[in-house]
Amino acid sequence: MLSLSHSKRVMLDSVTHSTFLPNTSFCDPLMSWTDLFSNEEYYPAFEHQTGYSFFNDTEETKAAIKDYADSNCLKTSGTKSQDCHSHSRTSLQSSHLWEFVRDLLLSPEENCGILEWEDREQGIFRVVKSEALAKMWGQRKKNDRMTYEKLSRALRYYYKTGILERVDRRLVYKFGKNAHGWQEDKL
DNA sequence: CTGGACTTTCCTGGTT
DNA sequence: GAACCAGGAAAGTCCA
Repeated sequence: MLSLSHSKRVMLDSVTHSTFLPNTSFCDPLMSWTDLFSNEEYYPAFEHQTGYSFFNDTEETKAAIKDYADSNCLKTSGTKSQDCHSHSRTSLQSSHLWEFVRDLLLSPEENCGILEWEDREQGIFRVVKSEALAKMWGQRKKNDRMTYEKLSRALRYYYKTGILERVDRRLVYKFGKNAHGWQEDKL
């Protein structure tokens, strides 16, 4: 009982097999997984309102994930230096929403099942935990009033610029012609 | 200081 | 009825 759900297990395991993630979270202690969930400063109001509810899981699961993430991040961070070169300044620090979403999609550690690829090749993805996504985006922008309603409005503006393309399904989006950096073979 | 890009906030109305 | 989706409108934030 109380073990990780299948999907979560898969998600976590995928970290081990990950072939990309060259320079995202590990290079950015500013917003690493552990920062996000162990540092109270980052979750002031959030802590009181919904706690970690966006994981909609048990305390056990939460702890398990954290342990896994901690060990994994720490372990990996030891070899990070060589990965943090050149232009890779963006990562999860990028100021643009679509880049934030993209990078979250490309890093399972930070993702935590919030976003999921629907069709990797076509760049179609689904927002699994809308509330959690909004919270994270809010963290990034230091805005604790962010909601999925507002975040999605911003995403809708991307249809106009070709960053995203419309998909006629709830919580599903698709990267458009003008979005870059998400293709598997171009990473 | 100014203008533009990119949201953020709010809202009305429609859909699942 | 809750959670989304569509966009218009207007205000706010950055940055060149």
